Amino acid sequence: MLPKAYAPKAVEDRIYALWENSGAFRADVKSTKKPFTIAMPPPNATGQLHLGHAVMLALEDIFIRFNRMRGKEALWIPGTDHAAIATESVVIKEIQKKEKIPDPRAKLGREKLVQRIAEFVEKSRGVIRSQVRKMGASCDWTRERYTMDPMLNRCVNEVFAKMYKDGLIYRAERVVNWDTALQTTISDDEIEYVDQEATLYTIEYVGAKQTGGKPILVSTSRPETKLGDSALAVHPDDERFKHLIGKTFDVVWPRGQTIRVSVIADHLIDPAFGTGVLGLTSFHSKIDYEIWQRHRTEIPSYPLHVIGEDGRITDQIKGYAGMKALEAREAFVEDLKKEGRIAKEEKYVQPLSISYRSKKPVEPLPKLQWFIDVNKRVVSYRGKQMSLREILQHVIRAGEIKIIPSLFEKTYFQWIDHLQDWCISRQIWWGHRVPVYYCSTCKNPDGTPLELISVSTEPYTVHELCGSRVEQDPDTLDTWFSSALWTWSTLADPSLADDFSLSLEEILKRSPDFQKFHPTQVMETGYDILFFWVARMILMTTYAVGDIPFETVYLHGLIRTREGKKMSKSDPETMIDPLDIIPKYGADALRLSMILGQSPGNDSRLYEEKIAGYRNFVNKLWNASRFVLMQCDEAKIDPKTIAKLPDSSALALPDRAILSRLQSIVEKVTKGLEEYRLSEVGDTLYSFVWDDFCDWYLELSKGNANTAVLVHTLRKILQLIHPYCPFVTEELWSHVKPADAGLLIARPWPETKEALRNEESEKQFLSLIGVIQSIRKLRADQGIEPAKKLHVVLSSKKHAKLFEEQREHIERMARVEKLEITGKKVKPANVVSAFLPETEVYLSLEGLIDKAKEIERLKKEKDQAEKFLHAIEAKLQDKQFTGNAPSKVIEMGREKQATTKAKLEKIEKQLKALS
RNA sequence: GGGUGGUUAGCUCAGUUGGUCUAGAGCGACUGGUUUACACCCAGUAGGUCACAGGUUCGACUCCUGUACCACCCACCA
Repeated sequence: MLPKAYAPKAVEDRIYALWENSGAFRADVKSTKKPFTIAMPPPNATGQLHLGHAVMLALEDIFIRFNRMRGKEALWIPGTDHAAIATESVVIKEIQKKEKIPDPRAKLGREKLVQRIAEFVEKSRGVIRSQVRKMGASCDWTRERYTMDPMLNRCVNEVFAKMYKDGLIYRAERVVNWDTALQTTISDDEIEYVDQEATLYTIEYVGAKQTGGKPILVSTSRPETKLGDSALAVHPDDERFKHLIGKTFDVVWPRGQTIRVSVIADHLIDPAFGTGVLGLTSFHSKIDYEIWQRHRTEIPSYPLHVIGEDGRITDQIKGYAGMKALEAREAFVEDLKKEGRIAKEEKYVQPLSISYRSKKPVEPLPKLQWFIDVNKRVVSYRGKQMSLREILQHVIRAGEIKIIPSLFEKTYFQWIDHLQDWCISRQIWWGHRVPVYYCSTCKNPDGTPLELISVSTEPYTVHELCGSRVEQDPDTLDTWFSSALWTWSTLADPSLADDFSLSLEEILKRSPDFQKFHPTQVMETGYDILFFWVARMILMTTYAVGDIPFETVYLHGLIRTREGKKMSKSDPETMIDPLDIIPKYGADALRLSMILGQSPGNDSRLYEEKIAGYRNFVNKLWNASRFVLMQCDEAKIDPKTIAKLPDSSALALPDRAILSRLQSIVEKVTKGLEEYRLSEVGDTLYSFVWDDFCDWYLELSKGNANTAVLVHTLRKILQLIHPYCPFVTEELWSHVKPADAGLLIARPWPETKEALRNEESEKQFLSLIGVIQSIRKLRADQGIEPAKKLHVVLSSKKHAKLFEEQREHIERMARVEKLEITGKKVKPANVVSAFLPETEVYLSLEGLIDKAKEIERLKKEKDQAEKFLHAIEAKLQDKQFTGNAPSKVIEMGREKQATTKAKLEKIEKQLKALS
């Protein structure tokens, strides 16, 4: 016998082991079944499983389990990401704190530090693995991958080499986003903007004496950067400054810094902003750098580097060198004030760029970096020459990839429109090292060291042509470069990683998994990494493999706190840790609470009561199964032996009705899951189980259960809910499954049986329910205690026979002692009444009726009915309506009119009788 | 500055191409109930002019326009 309440803790780990040992998670590459593949978004190898992962795992597990049961060869590849910057900074901080080493990079050196990080990651990955299991994720652990695996590393190198050869990867000096805290560049997408109150200073840049007229004023929010200017820019048509264009001035700043600036004209300058003159800070602003590049020949003096990588003023700047940028700003402004050169100070709100990683301000600095060109039209995709940007647009426009919810397509296109070349090199040590080597003697025509590419992981030290030493580029690649290959680098045969005689194309050709399982079917992830990751997978995969990485993108929303705030580590009170929840409520309940009542792309709130609510549902399912088993025991029938349903003519009404209803549910659930409408399907199952199955069917079955139908229906329910609640359903399945059936996870998906559909029975069932409900309601309205037995008269021409057949049910469920059923009109006195379509219900209590209460209730009901009738009649009399509305709608209106009219008449009659 | 989404019962949210919606669910509230599947339960009740203002339509929670408030994303006005 099953225990009274479901205890997930006692079940889940055992069931998971059962699944895993059964081989059910493993996909067979030789199978002839159609593939269904998901590449699991790899959690960062640093951390702990959080709700973001939990919702991802729950959704993907539902997709996978459903498709596995439907007969697809389902493959779900798990893995972890080395998470370059995030991991390196975590480990460095740990070393700083625990070992009191202020600069671990300097102290340990590259090799040792990388070793330390690798050790840390190895530990962390083990934690992640066990946490993924706790959620019930049915992924193929035999194919687990890690972004730093040799094969994945090989893929990174191969793609880099290919792009380099195609001229899509290039090295150039550009103003990039420099994270002064982490000492590395970051990409444009890794920048966040925070509104900040700033001061716009208007500085007297060039005195009136020098111009021979008015002084030149410049507005800036970063005065300190002006210390290294080499030009002033104005709009070419700005009459105020036309006479200055082409002139050169010497500017002496406080503390002795002297610069020579030339006045240039550029269309980008907005004459209306500030003074209309821009101090061109070439090295500390992307736009200034661009303008400088355009006008370099007109600007004789070379701009200065004002701020260094450490965020301090460089020693090129007299008087302020060594100060932090902000300190220098204050000092400089103070000095200018003393000289009377601050003409204006205005407060305004300015978006400040901060690093997504370190949350510290980003310093734009000119640096020699590696970039991916998104505009060069050298990529052949589906037989057409396109740029990477164009392919990104094409695959969505052409419908090769579908995004759910579709409104994110708009965001996606907008992002592409703004897309600039992607800076892929990072100045950190943890990650895939740029596979470029520089020859110490050979030079390019422009004098830069000769670049040599090597995809091999073996040491490459000597240039084979000249015999000189070669040195590898010290930088590593953006994490997203390797994760962009994830859908297919994980499918490449790992045993080929060291065979350098093979090209990437050949490797893929010889990788059975890739041939069978790529492209993948769904990419499911949070909308917050649509640009970081999803778009980049599309970009890199279409380029490298010539095909899409996935057919459908399903984006889930963020899980927020009860108050709608983001959960954050810094505020542990608000955090819900899946690992606390699972032992308490079970993984199934957690899964339901994150999926039901949500829609893709929208954030949702999660809190304990919600989870408890779904725990209750899981428990309900548990107890319904207990009930079924008890019925079977009574009948001395083993549920495991029940194989066939009796002929439908031999079935009672509730049996026919529930079987019929089940068919619609199977159909609805199947279709809904095919279309990724998980929340809706979940709700459907929830109410089918609780309302239809438990509250009505099981209750009606008490005492006269048809065990075959009970067991059949329960089995189907367990199958249908299994993708949502794998643990509890698998456990229950073991008690009710057919004798020859294996695990539920491997069970085929239920199919609809048209022969079991029976609309008439469902309608009759509803009439029966209606009668029981209305008797219960009358009793409650009258305040009659439940123990009190009732005398009820049912009058229904249409249903008299039906009610007679179901007499026992009505008597028991509504607690009726004396039940009269008649097909004739009746005129009982001293009763309370309810009027259903085709049926009148009278409850008599011999003088106990509270007349006033009943009259009041009837009047209220009459009011309502009258209002409704008026509305409907007005509609039906409106020729516009009858002329335009479809006949179905009109017919429905007529029906409603008739039933309401009939009801109203009865209410009136009853009112008269009472008064 | 550009864009997107939201605004439906006290709370959290569903509502599929406009008409079986006289707008639903869960939680909470209230009334009553220990009838051996389940108190992690059962029976029942109350509670909404679907943010606001216009428009389209025979008909709008659903489509269009505008307003307000709340989120979010993007952005090289120094």
